[in-house]
Amino acid sequence: MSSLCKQGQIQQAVDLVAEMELKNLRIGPEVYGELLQGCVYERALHTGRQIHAQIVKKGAIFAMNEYIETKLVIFYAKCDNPEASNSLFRRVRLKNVFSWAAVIGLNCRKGFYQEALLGFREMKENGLLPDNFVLPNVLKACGGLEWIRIGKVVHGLVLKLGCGGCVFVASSLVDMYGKCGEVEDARKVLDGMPQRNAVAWNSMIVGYVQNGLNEEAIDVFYEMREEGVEPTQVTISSFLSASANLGALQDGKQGHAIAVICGIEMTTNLGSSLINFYSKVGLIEYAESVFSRMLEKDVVTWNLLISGYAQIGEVDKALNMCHLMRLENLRFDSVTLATLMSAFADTRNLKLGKEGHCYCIRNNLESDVVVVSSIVDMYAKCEKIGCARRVFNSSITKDLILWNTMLAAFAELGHSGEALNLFYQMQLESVPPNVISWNSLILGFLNSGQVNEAKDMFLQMLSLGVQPNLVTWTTLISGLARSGFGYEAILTFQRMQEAGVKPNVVSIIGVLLACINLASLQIGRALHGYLIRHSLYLSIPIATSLVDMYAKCGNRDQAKRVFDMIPDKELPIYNAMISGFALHGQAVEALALYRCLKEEGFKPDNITFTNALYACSHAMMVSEGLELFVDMVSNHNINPSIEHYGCMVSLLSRCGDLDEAFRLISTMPYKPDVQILGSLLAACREHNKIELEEYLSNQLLKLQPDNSGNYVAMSNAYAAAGRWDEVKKVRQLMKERGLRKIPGCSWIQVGEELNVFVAGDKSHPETEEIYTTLALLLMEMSFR
DNA sequence: ATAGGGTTAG
Repeated sequence: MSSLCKQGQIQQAVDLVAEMELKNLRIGPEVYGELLQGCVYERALHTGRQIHAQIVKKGAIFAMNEYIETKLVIFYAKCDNPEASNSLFRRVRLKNVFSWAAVIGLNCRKGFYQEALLGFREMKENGLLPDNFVLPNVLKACGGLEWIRIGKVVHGLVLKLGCGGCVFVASSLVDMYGKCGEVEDARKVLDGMPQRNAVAWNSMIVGYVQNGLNEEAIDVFYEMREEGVEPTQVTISSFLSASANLGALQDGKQGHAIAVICGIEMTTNLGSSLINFYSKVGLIEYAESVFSRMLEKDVVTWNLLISGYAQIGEVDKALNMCHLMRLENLRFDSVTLATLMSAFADTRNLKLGKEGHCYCIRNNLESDVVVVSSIVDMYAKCEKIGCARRVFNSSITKDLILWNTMLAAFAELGHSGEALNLFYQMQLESVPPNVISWNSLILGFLNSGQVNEAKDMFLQMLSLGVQPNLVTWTTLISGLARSGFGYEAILTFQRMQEAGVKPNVVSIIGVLLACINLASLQIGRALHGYLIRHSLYLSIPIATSLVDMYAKCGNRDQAKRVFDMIPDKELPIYNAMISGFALHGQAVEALALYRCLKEEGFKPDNITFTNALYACSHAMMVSEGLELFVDMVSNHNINPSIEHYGCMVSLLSRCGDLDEAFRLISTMPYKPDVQILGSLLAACREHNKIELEEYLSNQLLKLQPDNSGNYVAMSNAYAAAGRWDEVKKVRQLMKERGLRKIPGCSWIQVGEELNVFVAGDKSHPETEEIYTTLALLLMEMSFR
């Protein structure tokens, strides 16, 4: 009977005992104990219950036997039946270490860590000392709750009891410290272990990965190899996770090879880790091949491939995988939807985004904050801020990332007041902001032109001890540059380097933008030199910014040289060069390049058309401009933006065809903005339309410019019309809003402003001041 | 005793 129990043939054992009973043989309590143990091995809940019933029938001598009572508690606990286990346990008079271990272990497995620790306390209060079986569970509970203080007390107890030498206990200590974020203590425990098995090493690797210390995880993996400990699935899985997070191609590939060499079984878990690794390092074909060779796949496996496709913008493939997943009778979970929503956000696909949102509502996935964040972000990126806000408000739980998502949405739009409210609100609701929250808040002010407020927030952030990161610096640099504070942007770039932060692509682009705003060819050249000296690869985004910088700072030849140097051009660099030609009044070259990019197989976008139309406007090429406009609408299906209309209005009014310009304005689906009214006004005096000038002048003053560029356009328009009082008013308004007097001027803008003011009333004090500043600027850039 | 996937900022 004993051997039957141990061999896992519990039913035969039960039958044998029944036969013995029929023959009236004496059966002691220990027999039932063994039967129950057999049920524990096989997790045979049903059989065990029948045995329990027989025990009860045999009366108190059996049912109240300490050994049997303990076995019953253990049996129900191991079969994950907390109700039965707990109620029996409460009735046990003599609670021993074994039954305590079973109950604590059950609570642990069920994730009831607080209950597990309460049990542990009660056990100690009853004078029982924990053993090697209880301690790992207690430590797991501490780790799960991240209760480091209790964890340390238990560590002390481990040492006092002399259990430190047990690999189970020591491994659990490593795991506990890792889960509590104390990786150094985990490492100390690992180093102090006389012998380390795979679990101990694995716990350390996992600890590092879970705390974002991926390099350390990789180092520990190689240490483990040097010690000759065979890796397990857990080892490889976690190692691949670290490699994926770092994009460490060689390490991850080696991990795959080691798994094959060591003959590690390809489980769903391991396969999923491989798919994750390969898709994160951009080898989606490898991920696909692992996927196709996996025999069993679960939701995680499918989600990973879907996420792989989503990350490279292959939304159709991702959706196709979803379809296939459904055919396999697997249900989408919150991870599937969060991944999809993020892809819809990136591709600005409102239609699919809404469908996804509906799916979440129907399937109760909106209870997951991560899903809510992805929905809010999708609506925000699709320019539906109202929907984003409603979804945000309706979420019961709000974590830091959800707050940050909403904050970023307002920041993007420059709704700095709303962003600030949210920033206070989150703190009232006990969610402390992190560096990302601060960055968004600063961006919100910069995007609304409130430069002083942005700088103030940066100082507040520093004084509260929040460390600015690379994004903070680049937000400031490009924000200052865009707001016309080019000089401060460059100073910030220097401060960033002094703070020990190395410039990256985004910061270089930002500081080149600052050169454009200062019209400083000198600093721009210096930066170009810096890039060459540090042998920074001229990536297409940087080359595009360089072309833009040279063109806008007045060196069109150098712009063309950089442009010609780049082998595999993309549309943005063509756009920058076209804009460069347009700025220099070289409409013929601009249009030639436009035809060239079409021949190269590129599809011109709305920016291409804005620049090409701008070129036509400058050169007063009416028929070419109209042709482009028609081409854009009918052949390229581009909805003309207000900028496109602006170029056309400017072109028509410069050519004196104000009637046609007005006709166009009356048909466009936008309210005329500063640029449009400005270009009409600028043309009035030259074409002798005094009444119209009066009317436009009043209309223009009613508009509230939302950025410094529009203020400049407004002041230029008034200047061109010779209306100096209005110029003064606009400049005063700018002063009140803390905006720069000469904001965002490129070389061409400087030239334009200069011409305007030279042609105007030089005796006007405002004019004099501006003239001097401009002249200095022009000298600085060695204007010929 | 240890393991795989998703959301936010320039």
